Amino acid sequence: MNCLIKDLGAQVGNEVTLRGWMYNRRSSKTLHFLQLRDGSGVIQGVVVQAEVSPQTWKAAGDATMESSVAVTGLVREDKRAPTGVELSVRDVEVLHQAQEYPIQKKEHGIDYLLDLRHLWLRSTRQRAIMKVRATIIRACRDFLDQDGFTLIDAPIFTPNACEGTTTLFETEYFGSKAYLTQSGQLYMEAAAMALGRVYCFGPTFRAEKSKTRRHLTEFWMVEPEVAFNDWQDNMALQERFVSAMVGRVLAECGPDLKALERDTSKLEKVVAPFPRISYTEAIERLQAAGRPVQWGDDFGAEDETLLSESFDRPLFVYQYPAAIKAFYMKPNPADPRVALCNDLLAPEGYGEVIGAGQRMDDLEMLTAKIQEHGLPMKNFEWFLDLRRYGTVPHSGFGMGIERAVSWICGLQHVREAIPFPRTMYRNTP
RNA sequence: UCCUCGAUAGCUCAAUGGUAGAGCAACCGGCUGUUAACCGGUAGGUUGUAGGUUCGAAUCCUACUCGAGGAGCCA
Repeated sequence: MNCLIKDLGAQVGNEVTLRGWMYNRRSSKTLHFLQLRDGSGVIQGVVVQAEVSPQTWKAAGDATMESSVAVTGLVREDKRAPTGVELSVRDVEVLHQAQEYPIQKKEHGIDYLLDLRHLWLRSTRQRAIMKVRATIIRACRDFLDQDGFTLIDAPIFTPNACEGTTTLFETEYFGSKAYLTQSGQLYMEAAAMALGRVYCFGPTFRAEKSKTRRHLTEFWMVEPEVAFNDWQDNMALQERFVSAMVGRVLAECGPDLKALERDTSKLEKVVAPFPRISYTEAIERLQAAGRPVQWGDDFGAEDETLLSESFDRPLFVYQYPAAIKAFYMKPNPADPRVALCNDLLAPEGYGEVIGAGQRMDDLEMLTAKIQEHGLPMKNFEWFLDLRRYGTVPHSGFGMGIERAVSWICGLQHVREAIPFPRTMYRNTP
């Protein structure tokens, strides 16, 4: 009977066939310990020379690392096994004898591993990250779907910069130019006026020459947008969203977080309410700590880390200066120098995982902003229509999936948080 | 784009101007419970590329290539 390794606990006493790969082998004269993996888990198969045919003994001894195999044997409880079960092997069939495998059980450099990303994904650690990533995505979708949101897919080809500041990937589009999207947000604003509560989930592209552990040129973003939500409703939504996401990972990914040696006590503290400080208060805190920042500056990575270190859960920083935020952010009517926006800074130095804001809902002010930023008015007529036909206060946010994965998994680089990372100097494999 | 650092065996690294080495992987052998198994042996090199200094360069100098970390920008 074919069986998955993760289901073997219920098969004690039965003979099963596992199909997978030889992860490692340790041998002595009359014993082989086969470490077998099938994508669902890892189990040790014990081959005793006296108990198997000469053919099986030879196959077990000759199978190279990462050879594909079908292994048949008796499932047996064993206290020495990490998962409590082992396989007493009766038969080993080598489906494909692998060539010398380039990834060893010792440490490797990041560059070497990224060149071998297609094989690196087979490792225990990378598998755990991908499981957590999938759970995070599922948690985001389930939360929004159950909260009355409608999934709306935004276009990838766009006629212009959404935010007008960042560098976009340009592509030829039947004789004219198009750009790969850097955000679905403007389209979500249109959709929110049609369906009330909407979100998009898709890839996003930034051609900035950023070379840091927090940047990719292609990454995934979830962007909810809600009609009639003001900036404070928006923060309340983010708070529920993020705590639900972390709670789901804790509930469903225990073994994966353990494989990643993640300190889960830090994640267990991620429950609402999250602390909220204004940009102005943040500047005061940084200045008191000796940082050379002035009101009007944007924060660097070090500043964000310093701010978040005072708290044991994600930190909202709200009402940044309008001058350093995107053109579509609504200014605070009581103090137009600042926008009704917020960032969410993850704990433990992981920095900005969410950028959020209430949108400019006034036709005249938005028109002026687009002109101020030197953006082509023609391309934004449709966006201005949203302010001509029943404009309402509305808010939304964008969360970078890879940054969330990095934080929750405790990774050093966002490159590990995506199956096939695209960075400034790498678009292979 | 800027700053810093790096490139030596398949991999991870040592060798600070004087005979290029270790661990792992591979291959051969040993070992009856291994957990990155262990023990012994064999083989493995145009020291990123091009030039320069020197009796002599992996080592010092110049340029280039590729990469890493950071800055800016952002999620």
